[in-house]
Amino acid sequence: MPEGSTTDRLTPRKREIVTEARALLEEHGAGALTMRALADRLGIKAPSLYKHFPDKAALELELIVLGLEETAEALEAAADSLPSLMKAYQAYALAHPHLYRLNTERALPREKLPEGLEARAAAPLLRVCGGDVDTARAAWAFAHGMVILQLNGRFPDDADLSAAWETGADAFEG
Amino acid sequence: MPEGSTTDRLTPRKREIVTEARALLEEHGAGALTMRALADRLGIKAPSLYKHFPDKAALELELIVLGLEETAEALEAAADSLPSLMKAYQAYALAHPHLYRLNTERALPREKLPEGLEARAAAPLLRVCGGDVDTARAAWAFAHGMVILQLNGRFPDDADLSAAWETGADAFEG
DNA sequence: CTTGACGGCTAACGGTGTTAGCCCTACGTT
DNA sequence: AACGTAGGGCTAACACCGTTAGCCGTCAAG
Repeated sequence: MPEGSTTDRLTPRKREIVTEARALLEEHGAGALTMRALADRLGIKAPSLYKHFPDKAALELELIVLGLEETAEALEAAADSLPSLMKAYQAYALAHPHLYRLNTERALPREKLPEGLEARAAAPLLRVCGGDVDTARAAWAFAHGMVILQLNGRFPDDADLSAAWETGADAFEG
Repeated sequence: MPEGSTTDRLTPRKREIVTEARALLEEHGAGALTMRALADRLGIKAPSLYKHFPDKAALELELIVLGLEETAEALEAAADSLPSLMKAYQAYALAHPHLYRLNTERALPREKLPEGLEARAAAPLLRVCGGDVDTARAAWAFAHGMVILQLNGRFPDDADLSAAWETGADAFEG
């Protein structure tokens, strides 16, 4: 069996813990993802979590891996065009705002990631850009910027963001 | 005397505190900006800070105001073209990475901001986009995305980001 | 002369991640 | 049958965080 998927990266108990951590994060935000709150949800005490993960960062790393895998899946499932890819990216991010934030706010701990995962997540966009990494990076920056500025309430409340998305998508297609 | 500038928004003592807070933030990052560490730097004890600011968020708000004012100044000083504006934006952000992060990671507390400040910071970009808010927002998202993805180590270490910047600037000029 | 604002202080509280050390259970080996 | 070991819980405690309560000195204005 090939390695890589979260399913076989972790023991069953670890996976249960990550599942509850994710639920806590997605339901109540990063501030609610506490070792004690997580332990509570699992019916155990906080220090017991350290039998499974060396620290909180290791636990969050698994959430980051999950987010990257799901992003990759979402992009792979989208049609092979830049606007379609951007829609898929936006949709996934807005559907999982707290997970998306956790994923993008910190530095990527590349050496601890499953091999090839980052490249896999980047592949669909790169392909649709005809292999032009500069265009792919610029388009990614645009999409991430739109998502994160919206999540952080940086646009005026009455801003028509779909128009801005369209403008950006058009700009990178020419 | 007109209100608005940080200079007359705050009493002298408050300004001293904000100055040290900024130094702490810029020198050692957000994690080092602690009420106790800040008090230490000022030669006082942490609880004394609450004689000047109701809570840490109020202190951070002043740093956000500073960042917005300086961003506005940097953009106003730049030449009246989109690439020039983007260069100025990038330069300011990269010169003050921790301040920039503090400014953009949280939601903007608009009601507590000096009136007109947000609009002032946005004006140069909007003007260079010929008043087209959609293009301005898309270009801003691109620039912010480039900066924050770089700050968060999201691009490969050997990525040629200046090429990506150029690609983006070109895309929004057509 | 007194009052009040200003700006310090200590002690303490609850919450955070984390460590040390103890214990029970289940399983595989001798 | 006895033993050792790994897995997975527990309590107590530590250091640090933001924050509050309450006390005290200084100094200018009435």
